[in-house]
Order: sequence, then structure tokens, then C-alpha cells
Amino acid sequence: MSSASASEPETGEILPDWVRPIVKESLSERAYRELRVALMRGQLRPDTRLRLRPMSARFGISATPMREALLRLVSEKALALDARGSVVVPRLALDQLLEIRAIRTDLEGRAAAAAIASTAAEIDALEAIHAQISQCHASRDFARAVNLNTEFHLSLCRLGGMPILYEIVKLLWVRCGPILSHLYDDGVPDWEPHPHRRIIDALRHGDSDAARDAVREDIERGGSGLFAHVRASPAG
Amino acid sequence: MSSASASEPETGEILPDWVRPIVKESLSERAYRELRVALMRGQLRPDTRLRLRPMSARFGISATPMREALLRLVSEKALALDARGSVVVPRLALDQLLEIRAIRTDLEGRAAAAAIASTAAEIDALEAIHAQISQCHASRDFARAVNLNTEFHLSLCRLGGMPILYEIVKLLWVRCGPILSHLYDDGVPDWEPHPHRRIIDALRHGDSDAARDAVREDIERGGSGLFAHVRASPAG
DNA sequence: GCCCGATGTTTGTTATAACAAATTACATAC
DNA sequence: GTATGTAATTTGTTATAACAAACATCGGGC
Repeated sequence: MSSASASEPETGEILPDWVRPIVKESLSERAYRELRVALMRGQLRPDTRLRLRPMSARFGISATPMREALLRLVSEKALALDARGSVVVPRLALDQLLEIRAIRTDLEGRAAAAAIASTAAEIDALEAIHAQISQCHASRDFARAVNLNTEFHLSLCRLGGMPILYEIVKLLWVRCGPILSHLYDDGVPDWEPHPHRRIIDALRHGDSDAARDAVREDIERGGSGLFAHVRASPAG
Repeated sequence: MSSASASEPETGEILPDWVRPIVKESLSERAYRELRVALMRGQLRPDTRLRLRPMSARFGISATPMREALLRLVSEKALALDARGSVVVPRLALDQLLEIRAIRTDLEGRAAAAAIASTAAEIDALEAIHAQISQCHASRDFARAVNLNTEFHLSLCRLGGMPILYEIVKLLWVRCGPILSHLYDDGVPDWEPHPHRRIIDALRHGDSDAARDAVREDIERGGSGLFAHVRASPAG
């Protein structure tokens, strides 16, 4: 999704190009989206301070839209405010990671169960993502595997056809973004069959219970590499 | 409302109470909170336009913090942007209401199951809220009953001890705020025993399954009065 | 009556400046 | 060396202004 909307109109569309939806993206929204993908890709380390004016200078915009973008991510808990009011990349606590996993168990499980209504083509696309993941595992390209794993889960979630649930789950993934690059620090799990495969098979057979259970197992048993990068539960 | 800020631990605080943290609330945060309680109380009707400058004049602040407050609520989907970019109170679609109920079933159910760890005093407080609700039903004070019902669900949710889940559920309730005043349009359900009572009893007996089931039934069977105030599903 | 165009107003967006509080730098005293 | 006090800078916050686009108002013409 890099450079999703170019400013210059492109040529060679089938539809008459004058009916193309006009995307009038504000500066604050563009900064928001760029920061969010940076977070999701693990390009922002925990405890990094995002100071307002240096940031707006880097983005080439003024302080007002920059502040809007930062505060929006703060409101989504993808970023946080320290005691001074500065925006920082938050460091996840153990409690929070466990809670996020529990919530994902419920929501992604429900989405997977609802996703049995997907078309064969949609399930094929999901399988294609998993095939790429397997390739990355084989070639030890873990950085790409992490992003593909995220894409797999979010794609599955979207197949559930529940937009509100999907947005919630996406927020949870963004919150985990800064530590997500350590997903495979424990090595590649060698479960057989891989939970992703069980999910895909369950979808193909229209077995909603199996799909839900497979997702839950994937969430509960996976991600052990993350625990080394969370704070101990904050006092209390 | 008594549930405004995150309640400090009432008991067992070591520091003297005069060292309580100084809350330095910014103008935008104050406006945000006031707008949110207005939404949750149903004081803002769907399709109401919240224009920037008139709003900031009403709040006695400038456009910048007012815009931050409005955009924050937009980011939470408690408000929306129309085609012009104006902030409006969104009108819930049937799909969305059903989806929110499904998500609440999962999350509030999990919170209720976790809430069996609550103290007797906490459960007493929950029961006190339900007693007030019963009183309001008897005296036909539906406006207050609606707010108390919200407070019951959110209090139960908070007892689950899962802050992230609690925040998500609260967002879902805020999104329903504008139509929540019609909760009893169908009349007062006369289930016996009331699901709230089954929840309380289950918590007292430490029966997490029963607590979860009771909450789910409360969500699934209740709120029928809301359906008359949602849009038909948008094209699809 | 309706339609159409000019024109003021209001809208959202962005940039900039003013302000206080916090932080840093640095010189001075011990 | 450490400690301290002061000036300079940077921070977040808020207000205000400039701008274009959308909207509303109010004409005249039919």
C-alpha cells in the first residue's frame, strides 16, 4: 500500500477516469497513515519520543496537522503521552499483551467462524498468503514473515464481514506493532499441521467451529517470542 | 456522572492523599469529555451537525482544541465526517447495531466471566445499581433507567479487570449513545428472573459460565427498542 | 410562480505566532 | 571535581489569520 494515492492522475483505466472517486486526503490524515504503517511494520521502537516540531519538519507540514495525526494515534493507544505531554511509542506491559491476546481470541475467533461464508477465491487468496509465509520461514526471511502473518490474520478477519470488529482487531495489531518484529525470536514453530492450514481447511469445509478453534490455537500458542519484549506488569 | 474518571484504588494506598496526581486537563480534553458524556446520555441526536466555529464559541475556546476534540471522537467513530468534512452525529445502521451486539456478547461475556474474582463489596455495588434500575422501571423513569443500565454494564465490565477490553466496550456503548434513549420504547421486559439478577447471583457463586451466559442473554434479548431507530442496511 | 448568476458568508484546513512550562547549556562559586 | 543559579532553547498548548471551497442570500429576467 505504499504510495496508495498518487497526486497525479494515472492513465489507462477501463472506466472513464472522470468518475474515479476523488480522494481528498488531508495533510493530517496522510501523516497519520504513514505513522501507522511505520508502527505496524515495527519501524518505531518503544520509548521513542515523537516531538511535535521536529516531526512536522520531517513531514514537511506545519504543527497543526502533525499534532492531529499524533493525537489521533494517542487516542487509539497506538502512541502514548508521557508526563511532559510528549508523544512516545509505548512499551507494552505483560498484562496488556496477555489481555490483547485474550480479546483477539474472542474477536478473531468470531471473525473466522463467520468467514466460512467466503468465496473460494477469497480462501485461495488467504492460502496464498500462508504459502508466502512458509516460503519466508524456509528462507529465514523473518521480517517479511512477520508482516505476512499480520496480513494473514487481518485478511481472515476481514473475510468475517464484520467491519467494526475488523477495525478493533486492527487497532490491537497496531498496538503490538512496535514489538511485532520479535515474533520469531523463539524460532519458527514447527507445528504440524500449521494452524493457518487448519484455518484454511476449515473454511473450505464450511466448518465454523473448527475455524474458530484453529484461530484461537494459533493466537494462544503463537507469539511466544514477544514476551521477552514487554515490561513486567506495572506495579498494582 | 460518578463513573467519570478512572477510579483510584480506594483502599490500601500507601502515599498520603494530599499527594494525589495533579490533573492538568487541556482544553481539548475537557471538550472531548463533555461531548462524550453528552453522546452517551443521548443528548445529541443523529444527523446533528457539529460545526467547528459555532462549537468552539459555545465552549468558549478557540478552534484548535475544539477541532482536536471533535476529530478524536471521529477517530473513535463516536462521531463521523460527512461529505463536506463536517462533523455529524452518525446514524447507526442495522448491520452496525447487530455487529456491536455480537462483539459485546464476546467481550462483555468474557469480562463477566472474569468478574467472579470480584469482592463482595463490588458485587454489592453492582446489585445496588440494578436495584435502582428496578426502581426506575417501577416509577417509569426510563431516562434514568437507560443511564443506569449503561452504568451496570460498564461497571460489570470494569470488574473483569481487563482495562483494554473495558475501553473497547465503552467505545461501543458511546457509539450507541445517540439511540440509547429508545432502549425502552418497546416497554420494560418482564423476564423473571431479570438477567441482571442472574449475573449477580452467578458472580456471588463464582460461576463464571453462568455469569457469561447471563450477560449474553441480556445482550441478545434486550435492546429490541433500538431497532426502530437504525437505518436499514446501506445497500447490500 | 421558477430559474439563474453574482456576491457575501460560512465552512474546513493549514500555517503561524504568542505564551508558559520544562529542559538544556553554561558560567560561576565552592 | 560538584553544586548552583541564570540565560537560552525547546517543548506542548492555544489563539488567530489566511486560504479555497461550499453554501446561502438576493437580485433580475422570464
